[in-house]
Amino acid sequence: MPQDATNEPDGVGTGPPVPRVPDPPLDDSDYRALAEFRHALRVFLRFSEEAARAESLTPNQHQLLLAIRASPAAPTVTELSRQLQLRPNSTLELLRRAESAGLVELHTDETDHRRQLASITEDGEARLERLTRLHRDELRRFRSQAGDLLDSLG
Amino acid sequence: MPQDATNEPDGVGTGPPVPRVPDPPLDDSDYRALAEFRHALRVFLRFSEEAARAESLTPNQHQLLLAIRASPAAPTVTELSRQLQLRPNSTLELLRRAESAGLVELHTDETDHRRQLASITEDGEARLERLTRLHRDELRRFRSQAGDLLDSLG
DNA sequence: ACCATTACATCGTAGAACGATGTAATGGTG
DNA sequence: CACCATTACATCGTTCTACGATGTAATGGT
Repeated sequence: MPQDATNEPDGVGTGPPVPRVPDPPLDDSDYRALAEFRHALRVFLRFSEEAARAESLTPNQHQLLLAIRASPAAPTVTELSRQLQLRPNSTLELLRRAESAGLVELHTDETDHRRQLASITEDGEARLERLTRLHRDELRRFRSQAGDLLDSLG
Repeated sequence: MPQDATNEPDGVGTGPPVPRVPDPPLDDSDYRALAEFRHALRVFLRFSEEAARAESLTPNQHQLLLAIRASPAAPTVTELSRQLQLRPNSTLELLRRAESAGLVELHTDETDHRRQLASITEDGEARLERLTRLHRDELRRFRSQAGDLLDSLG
């Protein structure tokens, strides 16, 4: 009994790569702005990765903790898949590794035995808090850079 | 003769994960805003990945093409490493794969035989242009979402 | 000429996301 | 309340790529 026929991540937008081609021409300055935006993004992500690593976390473990912590109730694997834009099986594997690392706990939902509810451990939350503090400044920096660059794209 | 003692990516900031811990407390709304920002970012990156794949490119090949196209002159491997925040050897491997795919060309710099200068092929540029057009709308969307979310962080 | 430095080259490895596939639990339907 | 489509997770093998470690050629200063 196959089920997840496509195994696509439950996306927010349904079909992104529609090949409709808008008109406006692209000049060098457009490419430069785009490239600078991507560079700023990569610098931010590098920072985030190094910060996570300093807490002995992988970048995705960090994101996982954040997603769980920000959730109003203990989220299911499927909900986390949406948030993290990963396939459900990948999310589960990520959860298992995080569980082994003592960062999260998984419990079967009592009212629906198909579901696994994820919660964050004390240790996981402590690491997340430190990471989050470190991210605030860097995010401010990214915000101003990226904002300017994207504005220059019209 | 070892040389690249650290093999670190020539970063913009020198030492990101300094464990100074700023004061302000974090509440649920901070975590929610952060998580939503990350979600918006992941949706954007997913979009970008799918768009690249629709042009038979990997996400990094797309970024590579953009970096070369945006460069005022044919960039070296080291310069691209900076832009893409990758280790030089990873950048070279990325370039070689892109070269095999007919997207870029590599030529030894005539004035400095250590350097390899990267240029984009006609086909590479055509694919990049289509991709870039597709990205404009999505970037606008991301800009407004991310802007609001980051503003709510103070 | 000498040597430190720069810039690329090669290779083996590991980690993780994925596709394919399978199984258990649920819920609507007649 | 049997039936079956759907939902939700589980498992496994594969693949792809960024990386560390290491090496070599070219350059530039003294």
